[in-house]
Amino acid sequence: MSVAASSSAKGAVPRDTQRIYSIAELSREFAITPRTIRFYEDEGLIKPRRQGMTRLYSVGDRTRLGWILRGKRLGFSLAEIRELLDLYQVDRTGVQQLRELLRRSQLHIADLERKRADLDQHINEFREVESQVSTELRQRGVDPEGD
Amino acid sequence: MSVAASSSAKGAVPRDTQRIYSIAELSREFAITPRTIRFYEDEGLIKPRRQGMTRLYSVGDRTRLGWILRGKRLGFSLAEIRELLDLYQVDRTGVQQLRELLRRSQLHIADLERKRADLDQHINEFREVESQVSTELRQRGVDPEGD
DNA sequence: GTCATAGTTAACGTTTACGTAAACGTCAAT
DNA sequence: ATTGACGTTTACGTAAACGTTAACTATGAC
Repeated sequence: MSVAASSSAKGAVPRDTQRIYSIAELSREFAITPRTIRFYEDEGLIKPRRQGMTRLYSVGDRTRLGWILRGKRLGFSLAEIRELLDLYQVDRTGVQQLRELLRRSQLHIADLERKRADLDQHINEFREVESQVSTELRQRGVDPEGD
Repeated sequence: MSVAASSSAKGAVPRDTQRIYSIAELSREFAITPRTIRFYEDEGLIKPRRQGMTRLYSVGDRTRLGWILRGKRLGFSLAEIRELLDLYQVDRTGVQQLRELLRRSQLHIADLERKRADLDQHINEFREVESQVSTELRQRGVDPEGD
């Protein structure tokens, strides 16, 4: 089960595994332009089937696209995202490959945890601002919740 | 106490509040080039004192720079970071200003929490890969910890 | 004095991540 | 048969975030 194709975790109903999507459909769903999706293909991030010239996206392609966009939201470049995706398509038969995969996964996890520490700190600072401002407003007899 | 100048939280010793830094010093400490620091100044993100032409950075400037870089690591654009920084320099005397500050803080916090949910999900996926690969290696009689 | 070191501005170059036409094919509906 | 909605490729444009020279200045060491 690859990272970018695990929608049958147990609760996420795969509705119709055979379902295919048009580029317009996906661009609407994810609120991006078709241009962006084609660009990701040029960059080797997704490889939809073709029916003649027209691109046909599978459920897996859709999941993969969602994964890419989440990576973007987290601040990863497309190059980094490609690396991460590639990471899980490598041959997992050999012990050497498995060790390498494990090593790189651990490195990536460490990186992510640093990022989470940053994020938590950032959030806490803003929470503090929020509470201070709320307090200040209450002291002035204003209800912070009102409009 | 502004967001980008709170290093005396209680434990973080302000060493020398009067300390000043050169651009080279800061670029070394944060592992960025002087060009980057000057660029941030052009973009209005930091405003160091000048002694003639030479820039002199205060402890506050240094803290602020660190804050900017953390923002970058979290995937914010410089424009967004500037907005966030500006947010805390606005006049906090009027009730109207305070309400607006509160509102925007809450919006930002909500955004950050979405990001954290993304990040947690991302981390969990990679942890699962890690554990699966470890298991696979053990089944093959290999110690995942060894070199 | 001049040499090295560290600072400056100015301006053009580069990479990333798309946007924006232009010019065309396909098919269903009017 | 043409209009419209959707798809395609090719290619140039652009904003963001710096990198990279170039040319100059100031300062302390020798």
